[in-house]
Amino acid sequence: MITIKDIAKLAGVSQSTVSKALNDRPDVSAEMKKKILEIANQKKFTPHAFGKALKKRTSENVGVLFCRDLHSISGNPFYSRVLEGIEAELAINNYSLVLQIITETTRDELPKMVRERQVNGLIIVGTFKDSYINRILEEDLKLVFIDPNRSFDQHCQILIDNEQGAFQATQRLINGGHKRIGFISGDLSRNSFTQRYNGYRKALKLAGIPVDQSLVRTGGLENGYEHVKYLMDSQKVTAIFAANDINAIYGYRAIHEAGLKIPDDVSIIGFDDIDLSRISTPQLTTVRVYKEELGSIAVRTLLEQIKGEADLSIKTIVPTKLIERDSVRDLE
Amino acid sequence: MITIKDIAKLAGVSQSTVSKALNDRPDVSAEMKKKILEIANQKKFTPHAFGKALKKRTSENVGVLFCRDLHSISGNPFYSRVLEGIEAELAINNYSLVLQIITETTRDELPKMVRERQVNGLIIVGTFKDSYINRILEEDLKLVFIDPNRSFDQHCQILIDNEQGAFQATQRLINGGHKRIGFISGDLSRNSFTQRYNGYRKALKLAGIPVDQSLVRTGGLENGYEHVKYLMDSQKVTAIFAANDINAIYGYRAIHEAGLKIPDDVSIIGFDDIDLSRISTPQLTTVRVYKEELGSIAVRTLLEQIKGEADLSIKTIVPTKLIERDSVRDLE
DNA sequence: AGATATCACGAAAACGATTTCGGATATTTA
DNA sequence: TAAATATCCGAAATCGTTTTCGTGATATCT
Repeated sequence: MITIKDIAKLAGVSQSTVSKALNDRPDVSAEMKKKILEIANQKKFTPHAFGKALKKRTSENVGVLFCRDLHSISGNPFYSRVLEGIEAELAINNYSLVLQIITETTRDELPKMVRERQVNGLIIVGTFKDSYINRILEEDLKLVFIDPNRSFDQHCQILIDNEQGAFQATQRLINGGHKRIGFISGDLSRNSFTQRYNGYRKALKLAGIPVDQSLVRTGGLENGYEHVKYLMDSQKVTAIFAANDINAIYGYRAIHEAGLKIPDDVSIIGFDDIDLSRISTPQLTTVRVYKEELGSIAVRTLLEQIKGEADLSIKTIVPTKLIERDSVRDLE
Repeated sequence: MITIKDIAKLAGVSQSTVSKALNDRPDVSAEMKKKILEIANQKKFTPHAFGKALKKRTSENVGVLFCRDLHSISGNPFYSRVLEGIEAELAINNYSLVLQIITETTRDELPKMVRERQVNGLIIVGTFKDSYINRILEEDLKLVFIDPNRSFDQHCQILIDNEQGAFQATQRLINGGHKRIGFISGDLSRNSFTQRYNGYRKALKLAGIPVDQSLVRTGGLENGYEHVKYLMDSQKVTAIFAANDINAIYGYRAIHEAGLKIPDDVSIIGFDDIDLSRISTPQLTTVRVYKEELGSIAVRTLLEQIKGEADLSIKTIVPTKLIERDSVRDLE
């Protein structure tokens, strides 16, 4: 392995000088700097991450923490996009990404990467056990939360504009002449779902349409089929707003089984805009969440924090956008 | 931060002794070992990864390399499962995962994590530019390839039993009485697709059915819709074998638009068994690839290699399984 | 010309761990 | 009893960097 010492020998100088040259410090002459850089380039020298990190007492990698819900796929296509966003932004900033995925059964101990001080910052994506989060909060560590399930006073959070997105989606249906609009979602213990539910209600209220609880079906993880089946059986809705795409697509089947067509008989709007929504037939009108953006913004916020330019307790709310496809029909 | 020195002070011994105790070395008495471990536990001490790695000249983390195809989603739901499998197996073995996703436009230089010697092994997932792979091969590094696009003599590879899976799928259609069976896939430059194509042809030949090139549509990335549309227009097939699920589901739309129903009018089998195949209507019969297994096997192979117990150039072929759902109907 | 400031560089310590080797004590063997 | 051996522990070197501080040499200012 080639070290700074080798470069020093080749350049006929001390390792201090090499280090200074490589780090572009002032107290090394221009020609010496040039000479050293040339040799380093030629030998394709890159400083050893561990030596550097050990001395500088800070590494150039951040941790990313996911919680895999063993029994559910609903988070998967969403979060893998967020991960891509994170990775891309980290790469731009010359940081490395160390990934850990915990499950619900994981003990409430610090993630290995922070116990061992491999990372100097952590991006926490999605919903975790409270006890687990609390354990992490005890530590003195730079944190950024993406789409967390609760609020934090002293830590940055990247949030989705759930209420506004749901509001617009519902309003879109209302503007299309729909009055009996169902709402389905996973369990409302998830913050995102509650917020989307609120947006739904807000739009109804604004239009003077009373919120009919019999049109609201929530709970479970991927019960979109059952929820929509119920709504179809009750025959009271002309449109459905689903708080996530997966449930919406599951709902497709219930609608088909009821002998109805989308969007001719039933209109439906989803939320998230996962790839699936473009692949399915008909293509799903949905509220796009800029997942890669969530990731890249999180990275930028974290890096600012690491550099010390942080305004802690900043909440960034990322807007959503209604993407019109083929699952909505206006009533005459 | 708490270091080994602090533990030493608390225990009234030298750091050498602490290190030995923590690593369960022989030359430290039982009671001293116990005492030190107690203190370490109480203080929740974990050795600093960088100090340890620097001295031992080897880290406990492996790199994972993906190549993101910017214009395609087809790999995504597949590879994110592989990633989960990798992560889980690494966690079991107390390794950390450092992730890097390159794009096709990335320069042919070593990944940062290997340049900086952060990882002592690399798992390379999927298809990359040849020039990029070649750059990596120059390095003296433990490698494992998952589903690569070409073969390697001196490196372990984890492969999918593509031909056998395709063979069984096609045979299933043949046994169902189908004789005019279309084949669609992405570009055959991808090894996996070619192998699946071979399996398809093998099954046909075994059944004495000539391979009709007009029923074979390949190319593009996600042209399932166009491919199937072509097959529908020619009205010559009663069944389709799609070399990947995404294309199969895209094909659904073409079938519907032709006014036909699945499986009543057209049977279709996919490949991969991504989540989407269960969500779509009707649920897609497909060839399951054990994606998490691919990941965990890769990890085990790599760790053996790192421990030096490696038989290089081992190829592990992971079997597939036909999952029967609702997209196939037997002809009378 | 002498004092002072500036510039370039090197020696050495430090980061947090592991490991080698030698020393002190206790135990066994001749 | 003396010697050989085993057991337990510590001092110090080391891994590859960065950084502080000191030291000459040169330039700049009275």
